[in-house]
Amino acid sequence: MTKARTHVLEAITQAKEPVSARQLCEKFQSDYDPATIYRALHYLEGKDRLDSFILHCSEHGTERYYVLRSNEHRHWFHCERCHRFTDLGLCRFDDLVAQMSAEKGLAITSHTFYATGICPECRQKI
Amino acid sequence: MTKARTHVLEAITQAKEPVSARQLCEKFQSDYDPATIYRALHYLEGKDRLDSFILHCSEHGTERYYVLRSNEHRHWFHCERCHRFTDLGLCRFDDLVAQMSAEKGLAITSHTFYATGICPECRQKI
DNA sequence: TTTTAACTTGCGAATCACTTGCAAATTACG
DNA sequence: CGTAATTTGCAAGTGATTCGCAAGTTAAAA
Ligand SMILES: [Mn+2]
Ligand SMILES: [Mn+2]
Ligand SMILES: [Zn+2]
Ligand SMILES: [Zn+2]
Repeated sequence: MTKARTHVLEAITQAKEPVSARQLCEKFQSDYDPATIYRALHYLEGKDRLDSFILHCSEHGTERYYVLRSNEHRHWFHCERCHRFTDLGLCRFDDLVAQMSAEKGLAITSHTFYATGICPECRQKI
Repeated sequence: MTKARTHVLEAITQAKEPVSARQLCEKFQSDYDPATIYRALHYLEGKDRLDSFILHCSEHGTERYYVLRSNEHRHWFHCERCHRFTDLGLCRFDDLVAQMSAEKGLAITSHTFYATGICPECRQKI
């Protein structure tokens, strides 16, 4: 683990919500080149230390977000007003996914889920 | 409905799986400019005639895929070998989504789900 | 410890999927 | 028709991400 990779992994570990490559590039803009950040993310995802998903929001456009990988994966809610994520807890879709997989004879190796809307804090402010 | 918009909507109606903007640009490359295709897609999605989701695959990169919108939305499986979609049927996540929404006090207005892996046809070929 | 091979990084250019400005072409409508 | 509103093509612009390559580091061999 090089210094750049360690720093990227630490930043994602400390963040309590998914972090985009762009956010990491901003955070480390005086330390590492964006190409290095992107390469570190690929490296870490290849080593199964990170999971990622792509999400589009009006404010930030289409970006890939990264979270620590653990055995028990979780899903996220994205607020369309404040653009923060809320943890939806551990995945509860395993049974349904297994059911769909069986029905169609598919070998499902992964799934992506996220919800969007307005978070409680933003709803209050309306 | 202009001619371009009609043609785009027809193409998506006839396709029995999600269609990417790029596929439509290729299909209509002698008829319409890509900008027109993209604008037609935005128009149709704004008029609630289309739904879309973003998916990344190794072969085609990150693209937005479009399907006809109906009251009952459905979810899709994407084969990482042949890059075709399989219909997973109508959404079965409503209860779980309502549950997550209630637990966190979120106003969930939409969710995205898709699964990836290998389809039966491709599995046979191995 | 020097030698050498392997890997990592920064920088600049390139890609790729869109998006936008603007003038020309269509369409809507009084 | 005659004019206003909308749509389209073309070319240029964006923004996220990727790539080539030479320089910097690290690791392994001798
Ligand atoms: Mn899950
Ligand atoms: Mn659903
Ligand atoms: Zn919010
Ligand atoms: Zn397949």
